Order: sequence, then C-alpha cells, then structure tokens
Amino acid sequence: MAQDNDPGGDDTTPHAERFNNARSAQSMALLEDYTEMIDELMQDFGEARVADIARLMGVTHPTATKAIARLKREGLAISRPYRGVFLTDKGIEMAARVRARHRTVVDLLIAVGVPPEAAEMDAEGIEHHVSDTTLRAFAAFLARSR
Amino acid sequence: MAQDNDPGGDDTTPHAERFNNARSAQSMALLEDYTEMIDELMQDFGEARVADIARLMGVTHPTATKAIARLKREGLAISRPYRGVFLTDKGIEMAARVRARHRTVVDLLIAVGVPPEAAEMDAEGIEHHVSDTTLRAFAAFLARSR
DNA sequence: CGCAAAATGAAGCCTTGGCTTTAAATTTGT
DNA sequence: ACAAATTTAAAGCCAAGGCTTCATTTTGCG
Repeated sequence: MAQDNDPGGDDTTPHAERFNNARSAQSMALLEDYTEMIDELMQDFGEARVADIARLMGVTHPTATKAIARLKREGLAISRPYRGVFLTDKGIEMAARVRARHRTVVDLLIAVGVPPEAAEMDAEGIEHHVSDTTLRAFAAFLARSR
Repeated sequence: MAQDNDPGGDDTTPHAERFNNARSAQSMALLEDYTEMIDELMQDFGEARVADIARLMGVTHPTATKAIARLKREGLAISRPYRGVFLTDKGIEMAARVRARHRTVVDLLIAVGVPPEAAEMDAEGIEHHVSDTTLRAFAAFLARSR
C-alpha cells in the first residue's frame, strides 16, 4: 500500500491529484447534463422551455434558470425571455460529445453483463468521470466483442 | 411547436429520477473518500492526523476538519483534539466496502483494456456511482474472464 | 525548563446548486 | 380586448465544500 514511510514526505501526492480531478469533473457534470437535455428537447419538440427542462431534470424552475444562466456564462447557450433556450454551436458540439459518450458507457456496461436498467441508471453518474483514454478503451472493447 | 408528443405529459420522468440518484450518490462520495483515506492512514501509519488527511486529499486543513466534522456527525468517526481521527465500527465497515468496490472497479476497467494509470484515475470518480447490481455484474465478469 | 515551530481548531467569506415565495411579463381564451 | 392562466424572473434562504486568517494547544529541542 504505502511506498513511503513518512506521511509528511511528499509535496504533491497522486491521491490528491486524483481527488481534485474527480472534483473538477463533478463541476462539469451539471453543464453537460443540462446541455444534453436541451439538445434532446430541441430535437424532440423543436424547443426547450425552462419549465420542461426543470421538470425533466427533476428540479424547480428557479434552479433550472440558475443553471441556464451558468450555461450562458460559459457560452454554451443563449435564451430569449419567453422564447426558450437555444444551444450555441459550442453547446451543440458538447451535447453531441456527451450523448456519444453516454451511449458508449451504457453499451460497455451492458456488454460486461450489467442489466440494462441498472446500466442506464449508473451511466448517468459514471459518464462524467470517464476520460478520453478510458472512453477509447471502451469503444475498442465494444468493437472487439461484437 | 411540438409535433406528436407533448413534453408536459408526464408527472415523474425517469430522467429526473436518474439525475436525482446521481446527485445523492455524489453527496456520499466525500464521506466515502475521507473514510477510506483515514482507514488507509491507520493501517499504514497507525494514526490519521488532520494535516496528513488534508494533504493526501488535496485540500487545506480547515476543509479537512469540516469534512471530519461531518464524518463525526454521521457516526463514522470520532476524534480527540490534537490526537488524530479514528473510525467507528461503522466507519471501518464502510471503508472495507469502499475499498473492495474500488478494487473491483479498477480491475474491471483494466480487464476491458483501460491502461492501469487511467483506470486508477477514473475509478476515483466512477466508483461512487456504481450500484450494487452493477458491482455484482463487474465481479461476475471478472470471475468469468479469469 | 522554556519557548518557538508545528499542528489543530475557530471564525468568517465565497461559490454552487438546491429550495420557497413573490412579482412581473407574456400568452391564451372568451 | 381584456382578464385569467401560465411562464419567467427576482430575491432571499439553506447546506456543502472550498478558501484565508487568526488563535490556541502540543511538541520538540536547545
């Protein structure tokens, strides 16, 4: 376990780096989830209203509004009052990426024997922590086992 | 506007449930990480000091202290001022469970072709979102492919 | 032994992401 | 055309999880 006998020895531990990584991934999860949701609503209904976004995300409207404000701050979306929310090109690109990743994660889980419902459920949390390297490995595994 | 399906139809969406699930999993991640870290320090050095916990977690001491306060509130740990932190039986049990799950996740990732380093990194974030069902599927897959 | 350095704790601030309540604006229906 | 209903926005609260700064307690060493 320990390669070092003195806990006070190191300056930057690999542990710390990993935890900080996981934390920052978490901060992007919300952006990704809302972006994906808006994209989905646009495709399915031609518009994304705050009320629908809120309901589908399982939060109240003010919470959704606040999240959308952050999306706008990050240049992922724009919104015209009473006209719904629209993704920018950057937002659309992110939505596509997130959606592809989600599908790959679900497929991988199913491929290793996870029941589809559980796969769908867990993927929602897992996907945000899957790095590009891991995602490529997943895709390769799926291609191989098909 | 909308074509055939109306977004206002449902009352509780499966989406919302999944997101809320992921959110609550997230709230337990911190507890699990600190518990695991304390257990590790106890095993390796016989004591878990706030300063070491903080450094290994990649946060400042006050942040670690606050997290430890939450652990105590949840009955997972106790601490004597200036004497370090100790896990309760409940905390030890959680640490064991978390550690086993972590190992399984890393092994699964490696088994499907993720480079060990990336597996270790991503597992830190992924593990908290792996349900019991999924964990069992992982274990079964590993047993099978060995 | 005494005192400085190190470890710990306390207090206060920030941001995020939830919530409720209240108010304003727009749509809609008669 | 206007009142009612719906949608959106605004304001303020809360807890979590970061941070800095400052006070206190231990500890180690000359």
